[in-house]
Amino acid sequence: MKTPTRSAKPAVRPSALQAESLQHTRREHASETAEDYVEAIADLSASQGEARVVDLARRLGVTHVTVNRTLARLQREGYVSVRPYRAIFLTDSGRKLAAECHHRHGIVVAFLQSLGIPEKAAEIDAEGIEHHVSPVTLAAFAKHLNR
Amino acid sequence: MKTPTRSAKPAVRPSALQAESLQHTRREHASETAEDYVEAIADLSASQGEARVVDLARRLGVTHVTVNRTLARLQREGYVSVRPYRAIFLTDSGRKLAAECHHRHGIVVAFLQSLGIPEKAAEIDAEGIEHHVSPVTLAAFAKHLNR
DNA sequence: AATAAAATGTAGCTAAGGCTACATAATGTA
DNA sequence: TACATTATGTAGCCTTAGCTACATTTTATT
Ligand SMILES: [Mn+2]
Ligand SMILES: [Mn+2]
Ligand SMILES: [Mn+2]
Ligand SMILES: [Mn+2]
Repeated sequence: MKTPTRSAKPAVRPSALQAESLQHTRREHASETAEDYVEAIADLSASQGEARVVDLARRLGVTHVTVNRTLARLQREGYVSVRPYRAIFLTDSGRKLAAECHHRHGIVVAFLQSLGIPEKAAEIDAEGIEHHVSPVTLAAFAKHLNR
Repeated sequence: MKTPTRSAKPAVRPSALQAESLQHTRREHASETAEDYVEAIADLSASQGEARVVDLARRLGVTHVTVNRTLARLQREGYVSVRPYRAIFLTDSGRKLAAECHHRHGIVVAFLQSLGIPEKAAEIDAEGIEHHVSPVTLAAFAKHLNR
């Protein structure tokens, strides 16, 4: 098996910490879809008056089939309220999540731009980065902005 | 249907850009597992002399079953070479990817720490953020570091 | 009102990536 | 060497999240 445990020089990163970090990241991935959806629904509701399946599909870059199935899950999880052939509405919990994500998204984009990254690149990177920014890191980004 | 197209005020973010960003992020998620695996394999090979399935499982925070199936995919994709009951080896392509990821990981962690984020939090956030940092953003992080 | 078009829904497929339970191989120890 | 332990492998399950093809409902246009 090869188990140096004590004899070998310590691993670059302790396994326990990396395992913890990776599990943390996987948990974030699980909520990532929900976050992007509620944010898009809030955006569309504000700009178009209502959010429809086709609009979401276009906005999210997936087919309407994928949107439908995901909405069913989000309803099950209490973020949205969906009725057949009707517009999609956020629940209180969904609205709250959307507001948090919108706020965080804005800070991440502004922070990247403040480092000299062009808007489009900042927007693209932020879309992935945002979901892995902890409150501590978000605060550091915000602080760096009003400096 | 509700199709204001021209009449309504422009969406907060253009749908096309957001769709593009989200598709980009989904593509990054697809390579994320490969990146974390080859990095862990390189680390273990360096510190332990070889990388075994159990070590990877502990390091990655998953069961050995998950490791096994993922290794089969990574072999199919040409990143590792695996033989039953033997240690796991990186191919040239795997070693190259591992080096890139290791380099990027280090910069992201150092950058977060330079903003005052404590080491453990920096390590946790970096594990998720790293996969969404484009070359442009990585360069900006590095530049900010040697300032 | 009839018809055409668009939106929405559903059936069923794929792949990744988790898991438990169990089987087999390799290794360490009495 | 025999036996126990550890490591590895495999069968089969689940969920998420993508898709195409097709059915149904709603909406827009004659
Ligand atoms: Mn996002
Ligand atoms: Mn976002
Ligand atoms: Mn990672
Ligand atoms: Mn890493």
